[in-house]
Amino acid sequence: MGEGRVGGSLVWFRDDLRLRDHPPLRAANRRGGPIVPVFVWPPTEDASRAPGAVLCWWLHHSLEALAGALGERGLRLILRRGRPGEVLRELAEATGADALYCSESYAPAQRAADQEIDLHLERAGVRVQRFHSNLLLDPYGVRTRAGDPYRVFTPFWKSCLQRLPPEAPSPLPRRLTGPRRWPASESLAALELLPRVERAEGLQESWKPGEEGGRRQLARFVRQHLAHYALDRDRPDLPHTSRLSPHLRFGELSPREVWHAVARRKPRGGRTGRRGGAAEAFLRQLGWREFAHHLLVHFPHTPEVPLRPEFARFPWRTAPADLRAWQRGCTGFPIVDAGMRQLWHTGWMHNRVRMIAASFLVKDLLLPWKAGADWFWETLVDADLANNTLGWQWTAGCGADAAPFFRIFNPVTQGRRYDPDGDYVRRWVPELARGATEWIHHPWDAPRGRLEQAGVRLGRDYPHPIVDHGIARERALSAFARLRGSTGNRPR
DNA sequence: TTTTGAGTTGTTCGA
DNA sequence: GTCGAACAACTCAAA
Repeated sequence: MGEGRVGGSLVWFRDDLRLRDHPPLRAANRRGGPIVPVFVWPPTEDASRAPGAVLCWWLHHSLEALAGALGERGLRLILRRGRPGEVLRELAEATGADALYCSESYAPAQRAADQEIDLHLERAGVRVQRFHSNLLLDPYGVRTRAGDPYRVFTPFWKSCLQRLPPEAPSPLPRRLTGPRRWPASESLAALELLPRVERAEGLQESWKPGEEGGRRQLARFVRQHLAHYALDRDRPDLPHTSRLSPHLRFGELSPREVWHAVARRKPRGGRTGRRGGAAEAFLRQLGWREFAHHLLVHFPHTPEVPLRPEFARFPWRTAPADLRAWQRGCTGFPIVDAGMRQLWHTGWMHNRVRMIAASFLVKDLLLPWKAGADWFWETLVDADLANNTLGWQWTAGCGADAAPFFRIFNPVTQGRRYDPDGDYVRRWVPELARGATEWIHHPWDAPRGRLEQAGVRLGRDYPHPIVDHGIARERALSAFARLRGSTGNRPR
């Protein structure tokens, strides 16, 4: 604590794998003294919450990129395996560091672990400082007048907007100083993140993990696609979504940085969409990300349990074969299957198709939303507990601001509306590639001869639909109606 | 405390 | 093909 020397700082990287606009790194750098950047790969305690293979693939490459970027500035990324509290304490002792800087986490299990880490380190004389690096606003700070957390998006976002825009992102630190002697580090290979994925080519073609990859994608989006965003973001056959989700998931981009890159871009004359234009539509999506984290923080049980308690009694089916057909993209509904196969091959699915596929699982198949959430968690390259939970509970109608129960997507109508030429289906369901556009979204209605000309025999080349949507819809409606009937509705 | 207005993303039916 | 209404009430947030 004396005036003479500043002790060293540990900068603990987790879901913030970047150097720009990185508050912990910035704080450590301001303080002066040597900086030791650390990444800790914890043992898996709960297999169901372990990151999926695709997430691990991304993490491997992102760590590689981060280590490279740090290396260019004379620092080393120290990789360790073990329980973070113990590893960090041991590293602090080994390097003489007396401060730890890191980002706040929001997943309930991690928050609990973080509290212990704080105690553990403070006892060892290490000061811990955390930052809300990966959100626009402190999720604990947004409250209704009554002091409660929000449960409805629109007022939540309105309240956020009063405190936005966020401050400008901080630039890349110019000088960084490391210790004279570096502590030992594991090799990246020793974390064994890679061998667990057997479809790396598809991923490699689709993504460039790391801060630079994220920045290039952000620039490309703003330059080429933002102008189309308001109108065409719902078209899975077109490339006008941002594809920033995995970069945000791993904190390779900060939401502040994304905000400013998008807001800077004034809509060019002429077509500014009726309601405020493309930038606003996109920033609103950042708002949903913000809202998801807000909900996770204030309702930490929601990854497991419906926010609306009556849904605990919902009569979900158990049907492993149907679940499997959905997972593999063999439901016989082309738009659903295309989405599920895109997910498997690239680790990503277009957002509109996520809604269609999710609605199909929950409402057409009456399978529990948690089963869908688990599959997305295992397969999505942008799997994020907050977003995944919000999305699935919204679809199932048991979450915040949830879709009304009678809103059941018709996979044929949705397919025709958002993939009007069938290009998306043709790309991901190649058995239908030679099919005519008029029945590409409902091949079971095609004349036998026409189907065979296109090389398709239902039940052999492509499955029969596993449910009749009309019947399934009625079944879902009555299940929801029974739930309502049994809850209340009693006269007061 | 009570009241009031509003609420991401749909579908179907009938005119 | 297009349009508007019905589908249900309920809960949230603010005045």
